[in-house]
Parts: sequence; structure tokens; C-alpha cells
Amino acid sequence: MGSRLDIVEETLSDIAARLNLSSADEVRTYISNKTYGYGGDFSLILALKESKVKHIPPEKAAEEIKSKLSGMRFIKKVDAVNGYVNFWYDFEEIVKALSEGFDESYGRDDQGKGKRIMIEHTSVNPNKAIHIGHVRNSAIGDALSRLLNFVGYDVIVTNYIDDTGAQVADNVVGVKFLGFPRSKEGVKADHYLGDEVYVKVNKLYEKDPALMEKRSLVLKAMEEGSGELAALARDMVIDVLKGQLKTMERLGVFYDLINYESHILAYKFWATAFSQMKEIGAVKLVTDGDKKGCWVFSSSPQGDDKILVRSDGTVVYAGKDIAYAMWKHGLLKGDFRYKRFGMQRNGKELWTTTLDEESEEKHPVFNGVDQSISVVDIRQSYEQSIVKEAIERLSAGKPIRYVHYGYEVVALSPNTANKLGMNAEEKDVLQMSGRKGIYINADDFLDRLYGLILDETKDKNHELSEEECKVVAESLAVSVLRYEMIRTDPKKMIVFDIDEALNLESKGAVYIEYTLSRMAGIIRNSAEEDGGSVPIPDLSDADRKLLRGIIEFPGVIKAAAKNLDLVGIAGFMSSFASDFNNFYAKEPVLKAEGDLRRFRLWLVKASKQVLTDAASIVGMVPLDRM
RNA sequence: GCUCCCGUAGUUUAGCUUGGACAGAACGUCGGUUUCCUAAACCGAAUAUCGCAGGUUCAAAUCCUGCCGGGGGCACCA
Repeated sequence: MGSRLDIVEETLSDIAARLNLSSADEVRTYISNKTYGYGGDFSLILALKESKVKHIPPEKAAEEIKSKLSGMRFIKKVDAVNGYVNFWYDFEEIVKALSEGFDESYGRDDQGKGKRIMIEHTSVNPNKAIHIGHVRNSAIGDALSRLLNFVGYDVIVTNYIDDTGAQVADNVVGVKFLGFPRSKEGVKADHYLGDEVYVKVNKLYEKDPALMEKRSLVLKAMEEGSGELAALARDMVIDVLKGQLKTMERLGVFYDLINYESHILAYKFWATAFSQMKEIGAVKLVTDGDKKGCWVFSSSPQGDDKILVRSDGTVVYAGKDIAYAMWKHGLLKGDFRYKRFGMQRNGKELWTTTLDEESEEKHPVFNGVDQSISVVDIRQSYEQSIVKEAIERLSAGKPIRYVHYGYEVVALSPNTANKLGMNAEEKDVLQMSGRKGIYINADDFLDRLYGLILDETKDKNHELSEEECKVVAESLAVSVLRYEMIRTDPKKMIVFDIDEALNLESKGAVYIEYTLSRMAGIIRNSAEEDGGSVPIPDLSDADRKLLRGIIEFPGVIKAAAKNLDLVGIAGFMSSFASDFNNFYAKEPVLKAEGDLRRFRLWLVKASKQVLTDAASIVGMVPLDRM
């Protein structure tokens, strides 16, 4: 702990000690990175606050602060201006420290050490293909898992499959009663069933409401779990799920465990959860009024009663979610049985719960975590708040952190909606709908991105083979899509415009990847052995700016992990890449001589590691050439 | 009706948790840069009543109240 190299943290701790502040974090609350025309690398606004308490002018308070801050290790100069205290880094000293302490683990952190955390994401209904809205969920969830893993957490990733819903039944109705073939040659099951059968069956429901009876029939069979219809439903769920996982694998998204909603019922985990809730009085039976016969959970703030069990004794979604959350946190008596689902491209085994007693295998421990994150779209905030509250009440004082990581949906721009055959008004933003067939499939979109990038890559790289160009194009397509999904505030809706999304002119992932390629190019051409101490030549502004990015990286990661903030990492990458490209244009590396060359080469290597780590965390595929 | 979220250059946005100097970028526009490590790049210019109106404060994009505009949620639905 604390042994990891973080020059900014060290500096702020030093400031805290000298100014009698509690910690580096407290100092951070007084920092402004805007120094404007006054120069300096960062600025302290503490004097402005103190002047009020101490009843002295800010200028005087700033001078007092300044007087306590001389001779700091990484600070060359401190200045007091207009009540601000401005700091200049001593980059020579910083290079010295980095040359000793910089290694592969740079920027990692111990905040998650010894802690297990479960992240649930994706959780797409198993009746259709992944569309770009789902990708936002998975991109966020996967990036969070990479981030938390980077700072030392033991992360368990689950994908929760609702295999009991009407959507699954719709596909069964289509195949069993309406003559749709079970599969289509050359088309992935998720695409065929989701794009074709599901949409068409729902259209037929409108024409012929009597068909709904068939759906009820299928649903009932699924609930009972036995018979031909239930078996067909199970098979179709697996086929679609495998198709979805294929898309996710392409995106570089992987899981540890598949959870089925039906298993929560089959294992009687809802019943267990229900009786545990009754025991502590978290649910009550309504005895009169229009909710008579229902069991409700009364949440504290509004005193609203949320129905968990209908008067016919069946459980609603939120109920099953509570049981699932209890399982995650080890609050539920009992555990699932597990078996292997398959090996993933990242070399990690994917597991699934199983009902089959014989096929159970020796498995890792999945549940019983203190912390969990559920990446679920923001429209389900109400239900999620119920789950959170229930879990906290059931935890009996044990500290539990249940985070609903809500994010806004991806909607379609009018232009894009019209391309899908909708009649959108010029100002209308259209919500995607699987049932109505209004969506952009992730596979299709990736294919188009890939095609465009491939042409461009071939155009620009005559020395790369066809195969190499394909790898570059695929990596870039994935990186672009994933970066776009995490770079904006999750609370803001993304209005997806297909033409804009396919316009590669805009900065972002391509820019970052290009920067990485330039870094790799220099290192490749240097043909130089590592080793030896790092010389400290006279530094240019561009050198210093890059160094500043490098020393800020650990703090960016720490804050990102603490606040589950991916946007901060995207912002860091973008400005760091810009700093590097500026450096690249201005300062020769391989053409420099002697110490300067050795120093710059080291600087490029360090920069590459930092940017590669950041890119990997948000799920991009770092490239050495493009 | 009750409630939550969003509103920052033409466009996409950062900053809002914890108030502090002239609100950062990017795309697009206009102009410039290639005998030198990848021009998918670099440099420069123009572009912002931070939705509106009040309030708190020495100081508000940031906090509070009201309003306007946009989206979501409040089902024994899934």
C-alpha cells in the first residue's frame, strides 16, 4: 500500500502535511488545474477559503501558504498570485523518480485488493440479436470490470438471462404454430429468430389476437418445465444466447457466469427469499382494497407499496431480482449447481448454472460478494431502488454495497430511423424496439464499420498484407464502437446516427489508435536494447507536457475506479494522445542525439504503456500499426 | 397528478460530487505545414447571453427556488 509510484499523490500528501490538512484527497478539493496566463502546472485555491475564516486578505493567506511550501521534492517553484498559489513541477526530479519506479504495474492501485465484486451486465433477452443499445450496456459493464480488475479487485462477471419471458414464447409460437422454420441456413440464430420470427409473430398478434392464447399455452409449458414445448424453448434460448455471446466475443466482452432466471424459480430461491423477507417483516399481505391478496414490499421514502407477489401467487420481476441479488451477496441460503459452458477467446472458462445434478462440476466460488454492480438501463431505476433497499434491509447490518449503474438508452436519429423505413419527423428521436424491428444490429453495424475501415487501411498501408489489414480494420471497428459507447456521460442519451457513426473523420478511438501506432513505430525503428539509467537532458515544453500526463495517470485511474467513471479515462486518453502528437511533430526522437535520444525513447515507451493501459481498460484493442 | 434525469459554440461534448483566475476539447468552417520517427497527423483563426428568471455568496456553468423545452418512471405488464 502506498508503495506504488504516484508522484502527484506524493506531492499532494506532502502539501497536506505541511499545511495541516488531513490528506492528499483534501488537498485535491482545493486544486484547480486552470492556471491561465500565470503559468504553473496546478493551482491551490485554499487561500481564498482561508481568508474568510482568518479574516485576512486572500493575498496574505496565499503568501503564508507559500512560505510553508519551499523545498518540496517534485516542486520547483511556488508562487502566490491574487490569492492563488501556483505550482511548477520539477520535471528533472520527476524523471529521476520515474526512471527508478516506473514499471509494468505503473498506474495500478491497491484499492480493490482482497475485495470481491460482482458485475452483472448485458442481460439481453434471449430471443434476439444484440443491438447497439445493448452494446452500451456491455461496453460499460466490461470496461468497469477491466477497470476494477486493474486496481486489484477480484471481479466476477455475470450475464443474467431472462429465459422465462413472453419474448422467448413468441419465438416458440412462431416455430411451433405458425410454420416458421426452426433455423435458417447461413444466418445466426439470434439474427434469424430476432430479426425475422419475433418481429413477424408480433405483427401477427395484432392481426389475430386469438394467437395470444398460443403464447399463454407456451408460457405455461415453459413454467412447468417439462414437455416438448419447454424443451424447444430451452433449445432456442441456448441457440440465441450463443449467437449473442459470439457478438460479445467479437467485441472483446467476456463473462464468468451465465445465470438463468428460470433457475431462480427451479431452485426455489424465490420461495426462500420470500420466507426470509417475511421473517424480518419486509413484506406484508394486503388484506383489503384493490391489491387484496398481494404481497407487497413497502419502501421507506414514499411509503409506496411495491407488489412482489400477485394475488394469484406468482412473483413479479422485482421479486426474482431480489432473490438474485440476495444470492449475489450470499444472503440467500443455498447455491446453484454449475457446469462449464465453454472456453472463451480470452482463455477464460465460462460457467453456467445447471439443473442437472449429474453434470455438476468442480467450480470456482461465484457468489457471496460484499459489493455488486448491476448495469441496467435507467428506465429500471425504480425497480432497482426496490432491490437495493430490500438487500440492505436483509443484510442484517452487514455492510453491503449494491450499485445500480444506470445508463441512458441509445436512440435513433430521425435520419437513421427513416433509413430503417420509419416515418420520423425531423425532430423526433426514436427509441429502439426489438419487437417492432426498429434497431441497428451490432453485428451488422460492425460489419459496415469494418468494411469502411478496411478500404481506408488498404489505401494507406501498401506495405501491410491483406491479412494484416483485416486485423487492423477489425480491431479499429471494435475500438471505435466501444469508445463511442463509454465516452459520454452515462446519464445522457446517445442519439445514434448511422452516417455520423460511420464518419471516421471525427477524433476519438481512431485518433488514439493512430497515436499508439506512432509510438510503436518509433520503438520499432529504434532497434535498441532496454536498460541503463534514464538521462536527464534539458526538457522542452512538449516533453514536460507528456511527463505531466504520465504522472497524472495513476490519479486518473484511482478516481475512475472510486467513482466508476469511465468518461474521465476517455478524456485523459484524448488529451494525452493530443499531447503526444504535438510532441511527435515538434521533437525528434530517433534523430535526436545522445542523452536526448535515450531520454525521449524512454519517454515514448512510458507513454505507450500508459496509453495502452488506458485504452485496454475501456475495451479498445491497442494496435502497433495501422 | 407525483417523481427522476437531461438542456454548455452550427454539431458532438468536458467541467457540476467539493463554488474560485479568461468555460476546456473535438467535428465542421477558413488559412497554413510533407527533403526528417506513419499527414488516420501538426500549427493558426473565427465561433458560447453555460435553456430563462430570481436568490445565496467577496465570487455561480457549478448551490437553492420557480419557470420553459426534451426524455424516462410511477402497472397484479414483461
